[in-house]
Amino acid sequence: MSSKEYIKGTIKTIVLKLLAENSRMYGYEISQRVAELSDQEIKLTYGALYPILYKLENEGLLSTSSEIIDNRARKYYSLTPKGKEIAKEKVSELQKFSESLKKILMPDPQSNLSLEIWGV
Amino acid sequence: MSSKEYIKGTIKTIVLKLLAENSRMYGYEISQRVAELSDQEIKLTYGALYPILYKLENEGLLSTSSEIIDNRARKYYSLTPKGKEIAKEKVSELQKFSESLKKILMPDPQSNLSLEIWGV
DNA sequence: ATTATATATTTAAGTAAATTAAATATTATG
DNA sequence: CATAATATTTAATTTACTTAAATATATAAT
Repeated sequence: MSSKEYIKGTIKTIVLKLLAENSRMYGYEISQRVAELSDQEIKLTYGALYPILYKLENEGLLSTSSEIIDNRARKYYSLTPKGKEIAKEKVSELQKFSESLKKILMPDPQSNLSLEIWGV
Repeated sequence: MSSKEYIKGTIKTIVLKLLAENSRMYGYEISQRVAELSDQEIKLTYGALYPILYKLENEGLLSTSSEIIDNRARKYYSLTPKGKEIAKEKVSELQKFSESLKKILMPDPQSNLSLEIWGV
């Protein structure tokens, strides 16, 4: 992925967003879902994902329940009421940031960069 | 700014993008322009901006020329040919990332979050 | 049999990137 | 005279992420 450097700061919000739409998910599942939704563009590394899950649990935003599925341990995460609140805030903030970024990255019709795009 | 945490990783690309559209800019000007273009949403701190400018210069992506304007030192930065290439790449990568992010953040029509938005 | 791939979690060490904050200096405004 | 605005520099700290290795089971391929 070339997008690797841009994920910084967004992982927590992405996790909260997915959990806002799925009553419970486990770490591995979250990572797969992000890859799927982004057409393999965005991949959460486990070294980043799991520590964030623990942190969110410690902050009271997530609750967990461990189960054994097919002899394998699986730890499900769910949003707490507080987590639902924060998820809404964070997602809306990130959407706003994304819009602002778009304004900056929009091709300026005066520039050489955008003239090239139009083949001029 | 609430968007503070999301800027991580994007500053270098933002700087390259502005310099791709303006033949020369100085640090302070870049910071003001970003704030202006983003309606004050995105603010580059100087502690982040200037070290990135030095780094880009060291990597051969920027060239500089210092001038004294109104008795104040001012250091102009311009893209080198290599800088122009990299700017194109980086901007396109960030746009791609932004699109992927949008897919993930898009309200899932099945979710409680989006039902709430629609007042259901 | 055994090798590889997929599932699933944990965590330590190292690095990179940004925040915060202070220093410096001039001009313009109230 | 104080404050705000312009303009750059840089050190100390903090945070966040990458890389990598460890652990364990199931399934598919050779």
